[in-house]
Amino acid sequence: MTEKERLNEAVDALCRWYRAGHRDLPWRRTPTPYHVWVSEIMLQQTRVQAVLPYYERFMRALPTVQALAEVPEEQLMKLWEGLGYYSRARNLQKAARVVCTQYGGEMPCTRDELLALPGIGPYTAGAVASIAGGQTCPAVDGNVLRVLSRLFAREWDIRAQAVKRQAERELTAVIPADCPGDCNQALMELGAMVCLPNGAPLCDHCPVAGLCLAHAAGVEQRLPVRAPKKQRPVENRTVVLLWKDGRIALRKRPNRGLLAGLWEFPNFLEGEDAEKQLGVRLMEIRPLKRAKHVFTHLEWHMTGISARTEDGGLFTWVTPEQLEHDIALPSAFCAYRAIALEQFKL
DNA sequence: CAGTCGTGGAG
DNA sequence: TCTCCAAGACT
Repeated sequence: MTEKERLNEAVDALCRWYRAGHRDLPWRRTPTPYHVWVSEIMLQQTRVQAVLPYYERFMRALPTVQALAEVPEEQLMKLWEGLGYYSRARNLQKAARVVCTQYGGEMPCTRDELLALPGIGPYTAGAVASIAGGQTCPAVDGNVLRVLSRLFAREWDIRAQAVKRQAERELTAVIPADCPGDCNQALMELGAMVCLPNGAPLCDHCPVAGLCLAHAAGVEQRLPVRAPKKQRPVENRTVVLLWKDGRIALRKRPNRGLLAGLWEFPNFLEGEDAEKQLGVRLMEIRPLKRAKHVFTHLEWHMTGISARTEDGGLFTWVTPEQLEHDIALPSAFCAYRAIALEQFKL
């Protein structure tokens, strides 16, 4: 059996398996281009379970492309708060504005048109075009690469871009024209529910176990292969809860880079002089507990201080109510936000 | 290509 | 506590 024949049979069986039953997810109920698009952006590098409450809230607040195009940035970021990779939200709105100006508010449905929109890459373009547009094109994500790695018992490095492009080429040749969306979702559903990562595939429940070369060879637990990770550098930072007249100091992060454009408590590399860094005189300085936050490529080991000042500095002074309900604060600071809200109650 | 860009749940 | 890493895109 050639690899193409194997893939063809697998895709066929997976489509039948998917149609026979799959998870009831909110974006699958009314798979409009807008619904599929927003869900796919949220799902990038993010688990379904984490996305669910965000998706429901987002669609209640912004039910149309027009609403997304026009929503104030602060409100948009508050809707995204805690989901991470915040440029996804900014690109979502940029793209919505393009859709409103270039497409009369109607989401495009072809892969090429979608690829031209900010934040939409090969995977998302393929997913929206096939699921909402019925276009015969692949949508290759981590699930699909894992499934293919095992089906063919390939030891390719699934982080390599060339591998992803090869998978797209191979799938393009076998995606059924009458149900491309089901086919792509079937591959992902299998990866999410059966062909699990971390060496724990449920081959007993797999509809294509009989076609799987890794299963036949008994090597499914050690596939797929990934390039080795590199270790994260650590930054030691001091986070400051700075109070003045019942309000607390915040500042806006730069528009590029880590946590771009989000709010933060004033903070600086440990060892620097606090008054010099903040540009204000501090009174009643008290130490706070330590906290750690792990980013993908960086770790913050934080220690905190609380203090009072009578100077203005270059900060935005907000009430605890605003801090809780209006300000989009990244999760990295959530331990100190909790402390701030607690301090205010006292 | 390789680095950047978040978060939280599971084991 | 520690490690892994999820429906990726951008530079």
